Amino acid sequence: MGSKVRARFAPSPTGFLHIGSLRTALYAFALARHEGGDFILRIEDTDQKREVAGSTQAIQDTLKKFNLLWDEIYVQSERHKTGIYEKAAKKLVEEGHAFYCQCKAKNAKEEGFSNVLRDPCRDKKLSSGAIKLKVPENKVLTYYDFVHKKDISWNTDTVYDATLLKSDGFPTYHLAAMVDDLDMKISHILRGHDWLPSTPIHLLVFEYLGGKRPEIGHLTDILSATTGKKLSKRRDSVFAEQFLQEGYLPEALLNFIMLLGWAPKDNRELFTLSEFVEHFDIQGFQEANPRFLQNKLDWFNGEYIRKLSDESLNSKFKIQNEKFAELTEEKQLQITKLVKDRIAKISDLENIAGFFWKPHKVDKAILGGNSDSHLTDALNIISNIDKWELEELNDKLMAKIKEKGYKIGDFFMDLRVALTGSKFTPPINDSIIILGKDKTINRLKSVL
RNA sequence: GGCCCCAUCGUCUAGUGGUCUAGGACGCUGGGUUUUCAUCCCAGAAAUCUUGGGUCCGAAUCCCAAUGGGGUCACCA
Repeated sequence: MGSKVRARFAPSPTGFLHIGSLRTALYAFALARHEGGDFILRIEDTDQKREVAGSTQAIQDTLKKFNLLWDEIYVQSERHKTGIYEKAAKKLVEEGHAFYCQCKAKNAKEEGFSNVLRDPCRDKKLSSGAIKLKVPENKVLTYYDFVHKKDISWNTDTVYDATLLKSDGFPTYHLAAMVDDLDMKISHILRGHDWLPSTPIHLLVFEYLGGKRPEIGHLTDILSATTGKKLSKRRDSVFAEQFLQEGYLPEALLNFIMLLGWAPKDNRELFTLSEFVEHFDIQGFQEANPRFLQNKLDWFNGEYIRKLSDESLNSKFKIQNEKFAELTEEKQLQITKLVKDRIAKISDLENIAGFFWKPHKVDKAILGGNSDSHLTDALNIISNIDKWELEELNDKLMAKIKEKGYKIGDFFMDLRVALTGSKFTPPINDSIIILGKDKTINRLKSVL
């Protein structure tokens, strides 16, 4: 592979890290690290209006949570102060590849589909104003896309005279990113599919700027499972931090995301970050847009939860659930063990084990027909038990069930519902031991 | 509307001209283990490979077109 691989992740600080951006970062990271190359973080903050305070830091914090650590970091607004972008733009004007423009800025979105490709100022020979790209006539522009694994081309007659330097002196993406990619010796540009349509502009800028153009690849869009449209901040939950808060583990989210847009030849699904880096293959990029299916994410998360040690699961519960954290260490660990196989997310703890700390509510309608005798016998045994131990409890309860000829399942179900208010809980006898004698007796009495 | 990308089970995908009456995973259904749920194990249903033309002895795989889906058209990134 000739020169060193250098891949960059270049977010704009306009908010929290999006799930799609996280995936882009992950792929750029793996692309670089697989070859022993560099992963570069570049903050693209050339639009002061859109910048959201604190998001530069927030993006870095989130990246760290996923262990996507960068080797170098650059901030475009800082680089802008050196005049690097302005210099590049002026060079293009001097060489006849760009021109000054003093038209009023416009927003095509607000104006509908304007098909004005050629700017009225391009031949006015102005000497100040914004700087725009002078797109040549009837020229075919081609590049090989390493994600799509094919050549993609445009005729310049469909490319508009894009703005490179705004009238406030700041560069647009079209200039800043290309100048930086060249200057930072980026070997691979990996970016979202939304950039594909403006690639001919970048091809031209690269050509005029000179130097070695990086390889370019456009990732698929992640589609919403419900709408079939690209995930959007307005409609879908898309922020990485949001998922973390809901109780998804970073490793699980990352594992899920990595398979939306990339797949290995052997169809393996479980990858830690370092395994992914090791097995990463640029040929594995997907061309079709995947859908974000939550139940697959849940499956991954369950897998990762089960791989956690009891202790580390326990500490995650403590961070996530205040009431749980107030329990004794011993009880916490006991509950953690019982719950581990039964949850998909950290936040599921409240649903499955909340009865341990919540005042319990029992809907008597879900109790069985024999519940009165079941519960009375249970209350008797539990009140008179000498050793508060699981084995003792099991034996005594089973002996009574045998003696009275109860149906085992019905008996325990009534006990379960009476104590927890739910039909779905961890093993009930284990739960009773954790709950404690007094609470158990009180709950039984209140139902009877 | 112009330009661009895409198209295999519901979903994520394997598949790069014959071994495909299409394999795996999630989900779903049934069964086993189990005092519930879950975990775990086993089995099953589920794709006329979007359609129509080619090329070829032979196509999910190559070409063309249609259809459908997605994206994009700013002095935002």
